[in-house]
Amino acid sequence: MMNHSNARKLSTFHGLIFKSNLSSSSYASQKRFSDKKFFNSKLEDGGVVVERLCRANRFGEAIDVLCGQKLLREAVQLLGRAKKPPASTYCNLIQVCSQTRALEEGKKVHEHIRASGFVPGIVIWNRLLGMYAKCGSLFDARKVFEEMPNRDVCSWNVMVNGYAEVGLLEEARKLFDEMPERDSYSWTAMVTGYVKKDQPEEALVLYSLMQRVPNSKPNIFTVSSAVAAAAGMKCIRRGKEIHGHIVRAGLDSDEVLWSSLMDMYGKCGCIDEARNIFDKIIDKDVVSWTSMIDRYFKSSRWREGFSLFSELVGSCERPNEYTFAGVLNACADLTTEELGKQVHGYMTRVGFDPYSFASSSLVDMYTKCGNIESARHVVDGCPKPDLVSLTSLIGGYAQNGKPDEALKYFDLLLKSGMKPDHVTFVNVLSACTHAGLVEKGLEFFYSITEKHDLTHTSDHYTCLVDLLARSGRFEQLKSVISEMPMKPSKFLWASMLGGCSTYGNIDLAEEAAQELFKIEPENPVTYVTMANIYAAAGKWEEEGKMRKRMQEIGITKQPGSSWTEIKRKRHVFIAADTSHPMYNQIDEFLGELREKMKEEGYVPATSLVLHDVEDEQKEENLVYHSEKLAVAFAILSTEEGTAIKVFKNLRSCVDCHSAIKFISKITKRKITVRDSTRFHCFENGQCSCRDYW
DNA sequence: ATAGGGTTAG
Repeated sequence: MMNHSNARKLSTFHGLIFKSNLSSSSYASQKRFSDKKFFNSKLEDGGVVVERLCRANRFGEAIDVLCGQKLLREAVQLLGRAKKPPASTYCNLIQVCSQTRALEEGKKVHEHIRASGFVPGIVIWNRLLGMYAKCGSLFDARKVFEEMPNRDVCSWNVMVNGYAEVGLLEEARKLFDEMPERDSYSWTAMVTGYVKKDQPEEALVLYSLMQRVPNSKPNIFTVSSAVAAAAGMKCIRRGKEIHGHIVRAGLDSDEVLWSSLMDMYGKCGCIDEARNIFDKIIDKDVVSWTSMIDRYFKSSRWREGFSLFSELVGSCERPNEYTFAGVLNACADLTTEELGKQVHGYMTRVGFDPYSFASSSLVDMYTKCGNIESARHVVDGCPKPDLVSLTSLIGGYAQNGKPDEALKYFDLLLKSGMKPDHVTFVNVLSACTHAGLVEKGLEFFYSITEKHDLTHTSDHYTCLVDLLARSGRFEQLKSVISEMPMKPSKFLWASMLGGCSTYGNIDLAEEAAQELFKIEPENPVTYVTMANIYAAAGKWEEEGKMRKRMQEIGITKQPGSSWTEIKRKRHVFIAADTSHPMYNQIDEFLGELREKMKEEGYVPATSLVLHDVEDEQKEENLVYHSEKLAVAFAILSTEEGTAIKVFKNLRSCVDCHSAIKFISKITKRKITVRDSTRFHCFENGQCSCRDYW
């Protein structure tokens, strides 16, 4: 989540990105090359050749032609008519099966080899092994490995690598220890396996070990994995050490290796070091660009990230789905919809793969920016929206308090044969919570284990507690907590505290707060919420104690900040902050609004402010809450009737919520406010949350 | 004629 200081640093990078000319047609036409027409015309020419070869009983060569065109199924069909194809034909066939991960076809080829009485040499055996390993069928690979007449180092390597690749590290290690001789490849396979399985320490132990063994000098692949291991440990010391090996061994002329070094420095938080390496790479490819851009974003250096993306767009390298995903995620984090839309436009012009990650990032960007219609549009326009896109959209509808829409897309997800995962259920449950559909929510909660073959996660329990707490079902909530199979998380206690605050349940609130004080004593939200609960109940003494305790520990309430985007510029407001250039106008406008609101029946919720201040002063404090400032500013800065959007870092307060309802009616504006938990859509004096949040 | 490394969400 974005905080206000990040928001401040931003403001005017929009526009700078797409200034450069978009000469993107080459990329689009390149894409179109792979379409059906092109493919079919190739088949026609080849088809004539294949037909002729078949008529001459030259099936082996016909199969080779089909293999060349990756027409695997046809090739395997022909194999049935070829009695004794040459070894090279088998070799080609297995290769294509391997490349396209076609296990079914691969098995047919293997069967044919067995039936024809052909005696494979070691190379064919190894390729068969490799084919099964590539297809992830280690069971079949192992069978081949056991029955082959002799094995060379490559056979062992393929097995070790195969096991390591699918994460069966113990099995890989057993073979690795057993094998008669090990070369660089064997060591690399193990090192890489450990890195992939998130065991960087093990990886580096092996890496050090191999350097003392003859015949196993690290090569670019090994060091590249070692660098990734250091990155995974975020250990700059080891990283620099390996960087040293690389330079000393003269391996530092490989572009991919540069790129992994850059990634390592970036992940260790040395962004400037990473940039240095990036600048030294002569042939930068998309991966190095994307990696650098993303590093900037991950360390909140938004401006530098966007400006590098802009440079990429202007260069001759083309961004790919990874790049788009990264940039869109940044737009989503910053809730900068205008910029996100520009990126979307650019993607459409250069042609992006609608089946890729980029699609789901688009959905997420629009959802987080509060434009659920556009998010839906992306999903509806996608030939086959994936699980992440649908889950994102469901979450969006949940946050907008639209359970019907959320559940509609959940149905769609099930009907298209996808398996929902635990995140999907978090969003489905949240849809029920935000709409107060308690029974339905409970039903979904139980269906997770009973119907969908998943286990309940800590997140699911948090959702359940949220569902029950927001609807005031505290008895049921207590029994859920006492019976749940894992330790309640801080999020669960925070949900419970939130519900207690709504219903003024002081006893349970204290219980939740006790737990939170243990887990995260430094979080001001707990103290403030407790103080507010006491204040609302008129328990001034307890309230004072709570505030004093905060002072003693030395923590302060996180300042509320709200922001809004006007004409591609972000304006950030902090409570009672008068530094905005239009502050006087905003103040005056809020004054006018307040009079009109009172005529319509608005009563300031003064109990929310410190009790030792006079009533009039309390009212003053409320007026300058950041979201009121942002709303007033947005109205002043846009044409009459324009819908406005405001984002807030904390949960919306009761007074602002009620005030904005009046403001929407008086000014005839549609006002969307996204607080830390959901979207509130105000129109004509009503809020989409129906005061349930 | 046989294996392998770097960037990606909800």
